[in-house]
Amino acid sequence: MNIGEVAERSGLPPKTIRYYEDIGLICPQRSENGYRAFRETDLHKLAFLGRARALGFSIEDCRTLLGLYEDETRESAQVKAIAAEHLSAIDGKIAQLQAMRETLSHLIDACHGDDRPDCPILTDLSGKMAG
Amino acid sequence: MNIGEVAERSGLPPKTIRYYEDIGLICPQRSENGYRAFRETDLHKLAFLGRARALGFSIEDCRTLLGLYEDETRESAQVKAIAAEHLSAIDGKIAQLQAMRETLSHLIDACHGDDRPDCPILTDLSGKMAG
DNA sequence: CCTTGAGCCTCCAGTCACTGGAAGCTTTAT
DNA sequence: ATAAAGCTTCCAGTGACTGGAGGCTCAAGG
Repeated sequence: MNIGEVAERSGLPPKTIRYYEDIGLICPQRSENGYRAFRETDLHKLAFLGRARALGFSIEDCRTLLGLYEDETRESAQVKAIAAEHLSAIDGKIAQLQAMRETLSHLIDACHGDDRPDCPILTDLSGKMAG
Repeated sequence: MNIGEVAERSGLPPKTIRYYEDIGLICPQRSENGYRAFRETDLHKLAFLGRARALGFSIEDCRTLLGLYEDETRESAQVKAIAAEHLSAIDGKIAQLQAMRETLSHLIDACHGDDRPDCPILTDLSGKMAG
């Protein structure tokens, strides 16, 4: 398989696939013409990576997960620990975004949004200590 | 004021303040010794930037907001539009993270997390089409 | 056989918003 | 006089790609 077909079947762009080879996540063989020659196992790994990335795992987590996937002596606790830590990072981000969302939506509600210059959003950002 | 005092009073690290000057968000004067000489207005701007960044606005949004803040002929609708667009971007991110969270927490619940190798998390990532 | 276009290759630079560190000058305290 | 702290500039790195230049290979059409 050439990179184009692998890109289509894995859903990852060719650029990303080359990048994953660069950083050592996959190691496709080469044809005589210098083209990458992907096997089914490479495709499988790339699909794995695509799904892990879609769940928000970092590249380094993906590397570890792929290693565990290929290690028959793994303990599921190792996998679960990585996933649990990632989940808690996600929860942290959600909380942070929701806090922003809260403040921001209050400010937006308070702003009349017309052609006059006075604006509670700017007033808040400028550090007023309002009553 | 030297940069250290401004850093303390604005809550921004000196590195960040220098960076903001680099990209033209602030323009402090200089003392004879080459040190940046901040005035109250610079501090005020930096605090504004700090709060806008804390709400997740991009640097370019911050630049625009600061411009509007200093423009007495602004229309509050301009500010509101920027904030509303940002709010909708935040909502998008929250939705994406919550979708990840959903999938991930199901997988974590399904994984026994002991010393045995079989793991539903890896099975899912490997692309099983389960029944 | 030649050409055209698609597909592949490598390498470099840019993204975003900083952050770390090196090398060197100035000020302050002892 | 000296040492420490604080300031300066400049360069490089972060994460995970992405865009583009310049050039090679391959398949199809005339």
